[in-house]
Amino acid sequence: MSASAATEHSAVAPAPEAVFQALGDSTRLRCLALIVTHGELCVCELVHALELSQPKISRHLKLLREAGLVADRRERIWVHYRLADTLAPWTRTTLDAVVAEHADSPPFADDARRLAHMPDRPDGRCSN
Amino acid sequence: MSASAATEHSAVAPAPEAVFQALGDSTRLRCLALIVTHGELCVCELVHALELSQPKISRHLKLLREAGLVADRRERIWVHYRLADTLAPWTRTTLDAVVAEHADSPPFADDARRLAHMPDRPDGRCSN
DNA sequence: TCCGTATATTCGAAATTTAGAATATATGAA
DNA sequence: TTCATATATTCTAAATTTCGAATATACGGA
Repeated sequence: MSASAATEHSAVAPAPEAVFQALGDSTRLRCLALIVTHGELCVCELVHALELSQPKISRHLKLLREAGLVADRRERIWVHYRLADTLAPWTRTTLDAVVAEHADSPPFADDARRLAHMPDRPDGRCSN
Repeated sequence: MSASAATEHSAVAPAPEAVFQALGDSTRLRCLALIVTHGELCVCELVHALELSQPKISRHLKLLREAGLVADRRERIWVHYRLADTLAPWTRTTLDAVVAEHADSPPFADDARRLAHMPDRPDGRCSN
């Protein structure tokens, strides 16, 4: 069975405190920041950019999915994560605001730099 | 010693995930929502509106203060809590957005209603 | 001073979260 | 089928959070 088969839309919108709780972890927020600025990313790109173990990234992505923040899509061997298309407006506003204000500071800037320099990225995304 | 004497400005801006973690609790988010919509409120008003124990409210307000989200001010026997005047712009944006989208739904709407009907509010705030 | 109201803190237990290590599953190539 | 890569899950222990109950402190009035 796939990561979540059809995680697409969670039944109901999660309570705002549940969303905030999902955002209240460094690993999850760093993943989301990259996804906000780069669009769809696969697990191995996040592992490379954040320099964390694959099981750790995978576990946190699952929590983001369960909080309704991201959706996943399998393509060949890769699983791509993107922002959920059912995000409440205030959630999108929040993500955009926090990313705009922090993308150039650590650890977010370093994550973006490492992603940009990742060799052999899937899907023909190149590092130039 | 007072609640926090001069909590005014925390030394440095808290990391965004620390702010989100502070927002990731129902009691704290409900307190903040009332403060956003009503301005300064004292502990007893929050206790009345949320129908929770005073120690519980007090404990959560302390966490909000330590996260840099609120500041307190003692006036006579009351301690008034307000939004910190050092809020990062993205934080203010987030609070406004989530409140705008949820103020009319439970549990936030009920909290506001109970606050409006509270008898003998301090500082001459009346319930009409 | 003594008392009542408002607020804060301390304590220990329960619940939740997080992590690393090991393992399982999925996909595609040989 | 066998192997290699990508991803997910399980397990158990450690760390953190939350709570209720009890208590402490601050302030103002009598």
